Amino acid sequence: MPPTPSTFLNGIPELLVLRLLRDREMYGYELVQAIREASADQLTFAEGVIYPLLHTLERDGALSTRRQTINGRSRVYYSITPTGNERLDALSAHWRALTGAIANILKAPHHA
Amino acid sequence: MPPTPSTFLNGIPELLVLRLLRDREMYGYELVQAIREASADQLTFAEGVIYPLLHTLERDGALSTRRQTINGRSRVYYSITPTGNERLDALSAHWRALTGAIANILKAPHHA
DNA sequence: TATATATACCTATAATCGATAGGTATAGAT
DNA sequence: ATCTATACCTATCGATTATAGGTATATATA
Repeated sequence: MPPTPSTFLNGIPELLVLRLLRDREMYGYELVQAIREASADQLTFAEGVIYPLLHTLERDGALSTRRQTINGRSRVYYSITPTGNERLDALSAHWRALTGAIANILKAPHHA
Repeated sequence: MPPTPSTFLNGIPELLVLRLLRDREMYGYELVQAIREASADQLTFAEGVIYPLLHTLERDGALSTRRQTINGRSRVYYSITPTGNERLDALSAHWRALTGAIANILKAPHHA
């Protein structure tokens, strides 16, 4: 049986959302596409993943929101907060440590 | 709230077990410690994670087993099968593609 | 001798989180 | 008039790691 669709993806939506919002504020629908485009279609998280995540991050104080109506459509813009930046730094460091350790194991010819 | 203990770890136990067994056969208890040691304590998966995983991989034909009693203690040695090697190759390729895409996004100054 | 630790196996349950499949509503294109 | 794109939302499923148990033998220690 094949690997499940979410293999290796635990925590990735949060990492990417925080990373993208570090550059500029974005709204949910925009983030869904930005992740897909920034990864050349290698990573596609649907709205059912991103929206609940944004709500949780806002509830945790990592993001703040601003509502705006454009062309009759309502948008919710998300901005990263200082708390969110700290979280991004922590997640990034954790990510680098883990991927570094795993890369070592994958490429090592032997494991003393 | 802090990241959960399993952040970024989905699929990693399977990847590492297959990778370690590619070098030589090992038994479950040995694998638990080998993963911890090979990662310099950065990755620690308890027996409650590794044993059920080994059973699943064996059931899927990715691993084969050999029972042996040593010093009055019973061991179950696991060896990787051709199916398991194919699975390892697929997982490794998937892992490299994902981590590559994520590394790009993390380090990019802007996302056109 | 008795006890604690290490070895070696196992399972059951909880908690998290991505995947999927819905649903509402407006704008614009066919 | 219909379909697609935009833009938001929630509910439920499934897979997987985390945790906490449980059994049993060998060995080291008090």
